[in-house]
Parts: sequence; C-alpha cells; structure tokens
Amino acid sequence: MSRKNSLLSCCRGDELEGLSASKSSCLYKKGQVIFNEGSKPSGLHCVHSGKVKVCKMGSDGKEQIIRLAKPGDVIGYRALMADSNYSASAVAMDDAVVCYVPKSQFMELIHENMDFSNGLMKLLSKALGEAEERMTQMAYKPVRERLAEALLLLQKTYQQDENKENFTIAISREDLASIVGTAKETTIRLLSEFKDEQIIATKGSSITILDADKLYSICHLYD
Amino acid sequence: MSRKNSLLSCCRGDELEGLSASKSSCLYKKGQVIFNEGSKPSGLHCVHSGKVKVCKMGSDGKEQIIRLAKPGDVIGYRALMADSNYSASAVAMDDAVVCYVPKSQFMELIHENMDFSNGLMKLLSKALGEAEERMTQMAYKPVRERLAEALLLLQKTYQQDENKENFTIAISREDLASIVGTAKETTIRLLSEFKDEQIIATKGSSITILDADKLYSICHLYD
DNA sequence: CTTCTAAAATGATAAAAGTCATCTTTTAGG
DNA sequence: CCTAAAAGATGACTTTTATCATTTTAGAAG
Repeated sequence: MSRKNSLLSCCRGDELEGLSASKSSCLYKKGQVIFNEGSKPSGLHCVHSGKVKVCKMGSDGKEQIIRLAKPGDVIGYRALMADSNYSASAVAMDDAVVCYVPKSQFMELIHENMDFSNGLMKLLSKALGEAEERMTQMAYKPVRERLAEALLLLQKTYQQDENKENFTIAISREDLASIVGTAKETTIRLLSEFKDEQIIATKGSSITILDADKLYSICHLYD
Repeated sequence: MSRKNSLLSCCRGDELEGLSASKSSCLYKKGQVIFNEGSKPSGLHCVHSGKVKVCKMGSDGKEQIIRLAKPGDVIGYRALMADSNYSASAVAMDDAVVCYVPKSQFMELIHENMDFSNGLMKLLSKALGEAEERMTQMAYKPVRERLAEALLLLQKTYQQDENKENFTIAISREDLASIVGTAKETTIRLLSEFKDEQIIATKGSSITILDADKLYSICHLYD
C-alpha cells in the first residue's frame, strides 16, 4: 500500500499522530451539508465512511458535481490552502461519517512536516490535472460519452470488491446529471438507451454496469 | 506590489537568485510549440514576453485552451510537481520570449525554501479553483455568456494600461473559440451580435471592447 | 499596386440537447 | 397493506449549437 496515497487520510495516519489525536468525527445523514459554498473553512474534513459529493451551484440554480469523495479522501483542502472561502459545498450522498481536523493542526503539519507538504502538493497537482481533463471533456464530448465516463468514474471510485463482476450503485438521476453536466431528462433517456443496448441494468435508482468494456469504447478511452 | 504574486516569476526573482543564475531564455515565433502534450518535462518555463496558450487536444481533434499565460507567468509546473508527463501543450500566440529553469534547480528550491514551496501551493490552489469554476461554466452557461466571459478574461489578462478605455487584442477566431469551447462559426456569429449591440468593434482579427459593463452583465458577474 | 492565400463572415440545414407536460413506478410512513 | 409524495420514465416540442458550403475581406509576397 502506497504511503503517499494515505498521507492525507487522517483517519489512519502514520506520521500523523498529532492529527489523529485532535480529530473529531461526525455523522451526516443522507443529504446533509458538511460545508457550504461561500463560507469560511475552519478546518479540514476527511471522509471516513459513506459517499460525499463536492458541488457548485450554477447561476441558474443547476448544480455541478465537481468531485466525488470516498472513504479516505480529504475534502475542503483547497480553500484552506488558498486561504479563501469554500468555492463549493460538500453534501453526504449516503449516511456518512466525516472526521474534522482544526486548521491550526493542519497548518502546523504543513510547516513542520516536509513529506506531508509534498504529499499535499502532489494531491493538488493531481486534482488540477483531473479538473483540466474534465474541462476539456465538458467542452467537446457529447453527453452520451460523458455519461459513459461518469458511470466508469462511479465504478472506479466506489467499487469495493475488485473481482465482483457487476458493479451496482444507487444514485439519483439528478446527481448523475450533475456529474455529467446535463439535464435530468437527458440522462434518463440515455440510460434507457444503455439499457436497450444491455450495457447497464436498472432497478429503481440502482444502476448495474453489465458491460464496462462497451462504456470504455463509448467514451474512447481505448484510443 | 505583492511578493507572493511574483514568487514564481523567475525572471525577476528576489529570493530566487539561484534560479535566475541558471535560467536560459529562448525566443519562440508565433505558433511555435514550447512543450508538447504527452512529453516529459525536464524543467520549468516562465513567460518573459508575449502571449502563450496552454491547450489540450480533444479526441475529435478540437483544441481546448486551458489557460492563458502572460509575462511573469510560470507554465508547466503541474506536470513537474506531479512528476508526470505534460497533460497539455504550450504554444506561443505571439512572438514570445520564454525562460527555462532546469528541474534540478526547481526541486532544490522546493525542498529548501519554505516560502517558495508555500507560494507554489497557493498557486496550485488558485489554479484548481479557477479550473473548477470554468468546469461549472462549461457545463451550464450558454455560449454567449461564455464568450463574454472569455473577452473579459483576455482583457484582465493582457491589458497593460489600466486606464486606457478601450482594450484591443488581436486573436484568431479559432483561438477564441478554443477558449470558449465552441465552434469557430458560432464564435464569429456571436461576435457579430456583440458588434451590432455596440459592445465590441472588430477590424480584421482585432477585437476592441467598447462596453465592458455590458459584457459583465451578459455573463452575470454582477449577481 | 496586383495577386494569392488565409482568415473572417454569413447562410442554410441538421443534429444535439433542453424544457415542459404527463404518466408510471418506487418508496417511505401510517 | 394502503396511500401520498418523490423519483423515474417518456413524449412532444423548442432552442441552441454544430456542420457544411459559400462569399467576402484582410494581409502578405511578388
């Protein structure tokens, strides 16, 4: 297991004893807000269990999901490091346990621990690369391709059992549309197409990926 | 003048004497490539004069401009810090002079100079915030609003004389379309609309902003 | 000052996606 | 188990944007 990947997972830190000591946990029910766009960060949050979405509100009231967070992921670090207000909100998509680390502890660590600081930088670089990638996709890829990509992202992010053939996730069509950046109805229509093509199966709000390879080829990830 | 903003501008560094000593300059003619998407970074580039675009190629061959760089700006730092290949290319939009700092120098500085390291982190945080902002805009704002925004971005980035009423820039419709994330023809059509509405004037490839306030209100930056 | 080429501009049309209305299925609560 | 509210699904229609074809203009080279 890579040390770097868990560098920031305060919930099982090695060199982060100090953080662990001062962290507190909180349970958020499905739909509850962890922090709000525009407010000032007073610390850092780490997802311990459950699914969390990080999202921005467009001027027309439509929501865009910027990032999906899973257990072990840190959220809200950008605002803290830029010393600015949150540019996005974090909301629990399931019941989720989220730990909290006060800003002072975080800053101490940044200034004293070089490894931690470097890890953070890599994290930021990676996030920036991903954001730029998605920007390009939003610009030119049609919705069908972006939806295929979103389904694969969900699988990559939330599939716990690697071997298990058919990944299933319960997600509202609204949230899915917010990841893709499109209207709910368009998402539903395209999901119906995917169903007809036997790429997925649905039951209520649950979506099961039957043929990930087809999804890959739809979004040209084989190029 | 803020020290933080010039922290990375190796071309006029204060605490960066080491960098300055080992930097070399190179003139790139309009259209020349400074570095290429996919290749491995061997150092850092700083724009000394001219305009530089940082862009990605979409799978369908359409180009998306990720970032505009002006004199004093550093480019290619993300890949260097993430220790990965360039995820975008840099191309001179005008004749441009670009300085080069070898990776070793850069790494030394990161590890030895805390201020430098912190400045980099803020730079990354800011870039990430901007990328996320643009992602949301791409998702939901119509092309007309995004074009207005792009024109204001060009002004904000490249206007040297703050007082001067009418900002003028020469930019190909193709490049402008690549910033907005739309087709060249759509861009031209909307520019014609703006011309009819006396928001801009054009002469050849030059665009003059006559009424920045109207542009602001078009893209809802007053909300 | 011409001529040639590339870029800008415009028109016609097609495709993609959004919106609004409606119906159906889930799902949670009594 | 039944019912109400929420979410999913689908249809009809409109708007936005892309694409392709063509004309006009600007700018460089002879």
